[in-house]
Amino acid sequence: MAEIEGIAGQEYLLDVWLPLALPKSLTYKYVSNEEPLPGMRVVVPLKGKKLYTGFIWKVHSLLPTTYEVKHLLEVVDQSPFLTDSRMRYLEWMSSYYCCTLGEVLAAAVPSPFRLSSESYIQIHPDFAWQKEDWESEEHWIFASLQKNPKMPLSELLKALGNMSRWMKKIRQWQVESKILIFDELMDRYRPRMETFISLNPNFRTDDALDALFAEFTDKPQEESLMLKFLSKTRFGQLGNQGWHINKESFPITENEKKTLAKLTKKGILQIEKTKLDPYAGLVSKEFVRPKLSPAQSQAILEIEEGHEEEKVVLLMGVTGSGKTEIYIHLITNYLEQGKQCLLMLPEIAISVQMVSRLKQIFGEDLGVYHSKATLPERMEVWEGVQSGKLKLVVGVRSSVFLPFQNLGLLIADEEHDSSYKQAEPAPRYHGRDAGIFLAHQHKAKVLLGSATPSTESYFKAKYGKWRLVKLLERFGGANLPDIQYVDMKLAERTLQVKLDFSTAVVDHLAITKVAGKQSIVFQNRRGYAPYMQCKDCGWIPYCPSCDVSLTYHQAKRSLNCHYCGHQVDVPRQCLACGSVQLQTSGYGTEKLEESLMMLLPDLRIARMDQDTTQSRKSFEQLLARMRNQDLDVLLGTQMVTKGLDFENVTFVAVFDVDRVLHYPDFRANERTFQLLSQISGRAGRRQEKGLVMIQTNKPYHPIYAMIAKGENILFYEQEILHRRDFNFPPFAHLIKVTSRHVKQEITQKAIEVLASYLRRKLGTDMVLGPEEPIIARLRNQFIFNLMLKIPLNVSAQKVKEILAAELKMVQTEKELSGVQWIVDVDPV
DNA sequence: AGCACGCCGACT
DNA sequence: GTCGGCGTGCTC
Repeated sequence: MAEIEGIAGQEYLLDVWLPLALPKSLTYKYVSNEEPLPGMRVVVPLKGKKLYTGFIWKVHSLLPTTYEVKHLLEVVDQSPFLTDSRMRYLEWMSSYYCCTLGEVLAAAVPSPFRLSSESYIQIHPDFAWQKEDWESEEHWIFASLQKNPKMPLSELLKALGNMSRWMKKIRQWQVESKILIFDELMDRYRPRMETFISLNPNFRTDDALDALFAEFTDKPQEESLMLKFLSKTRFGQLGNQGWHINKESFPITENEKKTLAKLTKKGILQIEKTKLDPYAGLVSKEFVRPKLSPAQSQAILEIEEGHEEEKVVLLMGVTGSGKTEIYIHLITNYLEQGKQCLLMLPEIAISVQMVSRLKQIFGEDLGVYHSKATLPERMEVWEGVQSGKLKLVVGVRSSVFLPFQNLGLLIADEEHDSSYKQAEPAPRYHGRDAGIFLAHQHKAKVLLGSATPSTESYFKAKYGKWRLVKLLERFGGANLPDIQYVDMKLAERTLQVKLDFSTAVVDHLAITKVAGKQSIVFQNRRGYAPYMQCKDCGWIPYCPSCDVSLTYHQAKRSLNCHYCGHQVDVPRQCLACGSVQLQTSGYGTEKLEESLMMLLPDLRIARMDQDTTQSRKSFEQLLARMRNQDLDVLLGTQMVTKGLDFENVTFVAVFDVDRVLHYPDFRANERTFQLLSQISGRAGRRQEKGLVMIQTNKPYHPIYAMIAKGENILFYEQEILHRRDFNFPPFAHLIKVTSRHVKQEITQKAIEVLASYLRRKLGTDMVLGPEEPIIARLRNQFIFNLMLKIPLNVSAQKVKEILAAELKMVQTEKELSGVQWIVDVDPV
């Protein structure tokens, strides 16, 4: 290309993936003497407008004929940013979870590594621009830069046309320090810097120093500061410390500051800023391993045995059996071998309790990676992991994207927890499963832990290729709690109900308080009441954009949609008939709090749910009040069941569990079992025997008996039989396909067409539905679901390919082209 | 993801 | 008659 002045070399064609939901890679050309490599980042123009950071996936020489190929602007990296194995990992994720590579890249690469939105250009402050130096166009550029000190680079390039040519020029000016290019992101993310004061190398000899001090005769302040500097560095008591000192450890007065400025101006002392390396001082050291019970030691032996056989190990340890000690023990082993470890937890479990416990042991060797961390905090962990200096990360599901160098051990604690599965946006990946793939790539060992594993994991560990290790004894011989079911129908008949609490529960809350102990009350529904209803005509306020009733919030005096966030004031009268007889119906945590305060006015009661824990601080305050026994009853949603460990709690009440059990889903049994087991685990740690009371209308459901008797294994064995009878996981793979559109008929038609195409290709057995979900409209969009149930003897990958092809077919139909599709592999 | 192009309501 | 709503389609 002759028009590109000053560039010689070979022309390369590059297939580039952008971190966007584009259906395919885009091809750009690049002329250079240096061969670009897959995995390097590039800056590319898109639609002649924006600049994006893309990732080279393939380098070739096939010139596309159907469109004009653009030049990319620059290759960012000297060596690949993505290693070959990371590229294979991301490819696996996109194909396994049926999404584009762009979507995976968007999730996998933190924004500071991407030149996102805008880069700005300005004249370098040290460059004295003189207009005579330049030909006309360049003059124009510098004149406009002088007028606008914060010019978006893309805007400038757009105005100039011929982006590649000018980009080269601009890069050249950048190298020559004539201009500065800075990124908007630098405002959001600035690496932590360290400032050093150092002596100019020219003075680092005895002769030079003597000469220097000779000049200080009439400048006593400069002399004394220099002496102070030298006594803290080269000639300090602490031995040879070199010629520089961290500004932090060189405190000076206001006066000395001025003197320092003079000395630096003279070029005697120099001020240098360097990026702080928080992991610089980390060296492998010995950690103190926690003391283990015989059962724990035995479990470790079995885990190591499983790992030697290259198996994924599932550690099934009841609450309080001390899984954490086992994790710490194993992690310590790997750290001492210089390997990296990842301990994954569900978001909620990364509470202060867990992290501070681990911090005590691993200190600075521990990096914490979770969604509430700031970008600099996350970047610090990222860079620590990439440099290999950081050896241990505790993180949520997204930590499977960290660039591990030599992962030795991956632990997924609470492996059954559904928050490991990303729902929105794509990639809809499972942290545990992605973690297993990642670990296999690194030839690292995998340990899954749970008191109540998913049925799939239990099955694989007991009957499949994995290894099952059981730890069913509570640490320190703590007792399992008594579990009692309160038959609410019977209680009502015998007038043993007050404000929908059974008197048994109310009495026990009072008794527990008298005994100096604490209680937890669980209700899986926030707000005051799930809906309002007109007493006269039966009208119920609904969300205008979703197919759900609005939840009444007493404190806010509002009706809220828990799906889209819509909020309105409580109507004074029925909007259908005008009656003022509007009643609330059902029970949320807010109403229960009110009821309990009425029933037990002497007890200190607090509520813990999304509404009372908006900030991290309020969450921690509630925890602290509970721990300081400043509370008698903690009432809340799921939040009170996970990751919280209060020693003084001996009584737990479950307000209503029937709704969980009767949820129409093949996992309803499992979820109920897990929920109640988790809740039971909250009662009676240590020597105290706890009591759990569960209010239900159906106390005779077989699963309740199993939970009460602690028959965990029996539960799983029976659940496996159910799953086998109905061909649910682990006996099949599931893929959920959702269509979404503003018009109900189009939504339905689209999914019916897809279903018919799929049945034609896959037969009728694998395709279930389509079916309208319970909540048929969300945020003004109608929804339909289709489930693919793939038997184990059929290749799920093949089915995914067929699904993708048939979806494409549906999308080509004009009427249905506007339908949005969501493919969820292994839905939870 | 953005962003431009393209057809139907309340305004000078 | 126009300005602008966001539905739809494309990006190398």
